[in-house]
Amino acid sequence: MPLTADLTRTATELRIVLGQLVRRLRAENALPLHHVTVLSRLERVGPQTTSALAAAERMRPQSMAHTLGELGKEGLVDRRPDPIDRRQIIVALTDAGRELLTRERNRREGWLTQAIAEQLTADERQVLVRAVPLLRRLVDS
Amino acid sequence: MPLTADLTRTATELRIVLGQLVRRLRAENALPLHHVTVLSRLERVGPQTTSALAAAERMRPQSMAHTLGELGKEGLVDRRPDPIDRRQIIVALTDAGRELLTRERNRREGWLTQAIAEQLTADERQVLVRAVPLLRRLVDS
DNA sequence: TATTGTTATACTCTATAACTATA
DNA sequence: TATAGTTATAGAGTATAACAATA
Repeated sequence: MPLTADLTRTATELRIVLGQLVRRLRAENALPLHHVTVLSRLERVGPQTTSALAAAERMRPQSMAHTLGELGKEGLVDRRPDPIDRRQIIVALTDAGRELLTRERNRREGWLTQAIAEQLTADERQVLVRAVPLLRRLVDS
Repeated sequence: MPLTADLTRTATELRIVLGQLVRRLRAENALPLHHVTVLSRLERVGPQTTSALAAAERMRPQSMAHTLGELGKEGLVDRRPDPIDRRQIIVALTDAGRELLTRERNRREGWLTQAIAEQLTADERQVLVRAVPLLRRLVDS
């Protein structure tokens, strides 16, 4: 019984601090947060279909299509049909997208990286590193 | 040098999983997430001014006023001027708000609490418990 | 004049429903 | 018919600017 009570409290505190972190990240802005998310995934994993991107972000394909539409209009991604199955659209970073991502990373992700470096001790950073895959497991549950 | 690279990677992974968690929380919905946030703070801390609520959530007072307007229209919070300084508005939970919060907690926060209970070992839960105040420190930095 | 709060407006982010095109 | 994608629409969530009221 006290276990459950503690867990509920942890859940509440986690939810609250998540919201605050997202707002903080947005404030350290320049680019919309979901744009950076998609661009950086394309950089790490390479060209992807709309569906694959949506699944990776746990987002509806329609939402991802909308985001990709915005990125395409800005010339940051390039979309072309898969030559084999022309229903599928392969999304890839353009040079402009790659450049922007690099510049942007030095700002926004810069803030979070810097905060982790400056505000936490080495031991505390280890706690954070171990916590991230646990959060991922919660998302996937 | 490898330290900074690792930190950047941790920051990126953290940002990504944050977004996913927020979407998941929203999906386990019923109530808008920011409504729950404000209601549960009022329950924990008691009646508050608009400014105090905004500061606590690291949000603009205007945004908080907007949220409070919605909550007020739904009869979940009660707003009345401070008798001493009538510029200040004291916001308090109504009975309806308190009831709704209890019902809601059994759903949404229910999901997160349950996921923490079922998906994590006792040791892993401890990592999470220790990580939350670290995240808070990052927000405040 | 300074502080507290609100309203108007717009932008970010995501979802549902309805549609098109290819398989 | 099933699958991949998009468009239209709406709602959640937050910010900036302009304003009103009280101190």
